[in-house]
Amino acid sequence: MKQLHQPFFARSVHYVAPDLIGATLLINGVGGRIVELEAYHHTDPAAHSYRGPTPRNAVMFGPPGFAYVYRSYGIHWCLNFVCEPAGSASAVLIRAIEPLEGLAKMRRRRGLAEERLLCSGPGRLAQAMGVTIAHNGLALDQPPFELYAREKKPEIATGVRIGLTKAAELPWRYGLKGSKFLSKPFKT
DNA sequence: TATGAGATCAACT
DNA sequence: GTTGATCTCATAC
Repeated sequence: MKQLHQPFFARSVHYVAPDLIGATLLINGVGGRIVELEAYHHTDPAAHSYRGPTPRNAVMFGPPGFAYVYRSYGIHWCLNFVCEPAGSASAVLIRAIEPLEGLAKMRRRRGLAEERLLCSGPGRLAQAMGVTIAHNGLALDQPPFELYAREKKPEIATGVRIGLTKAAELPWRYGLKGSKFLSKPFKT
């Protein structure tokens, strides 16, 4: 498997996001195949970077190929990959993965037996993979991250983003067609 | 199956 | 003081 490096992310989120579907993400050897993502652009009212830099989102304004982690609803951690369309602050939110490595560890962290619920949602996957603010600003091509390109281009579904109150109509959600590990199914 | 409350924090008004 | 890129559990159809 080919490892993905920084140049992969130095493109528009709208190219990076679909190209990441089917890629393999491991953190400390725990993880699986990415099956769902959402794109966020700095021109997008729903993006954290829309109103400019803050201490929280500073990483998004930095170079591409780094992890941006933020706390959601005071409870969950959410994992993003920073991209670079024309030097602006954009990122893709990892929404779901298909668990493949370190199942026992993920189950222990989540306190759950159901495999399909381990990582089917941004908060769930962050908890299962042990992502915290400690990962904010880390490079994606260095430990503890490992990111591998998919071998074949899968069938990709697109749809409307989930859980937003602003710009919710933008079709910037990408998923692996037919996967049962999605946070919600795509309409086809 | 579907809706509703609660958890809990940083940014924003 | 309010809101949000969420999830879980409880109660009501």
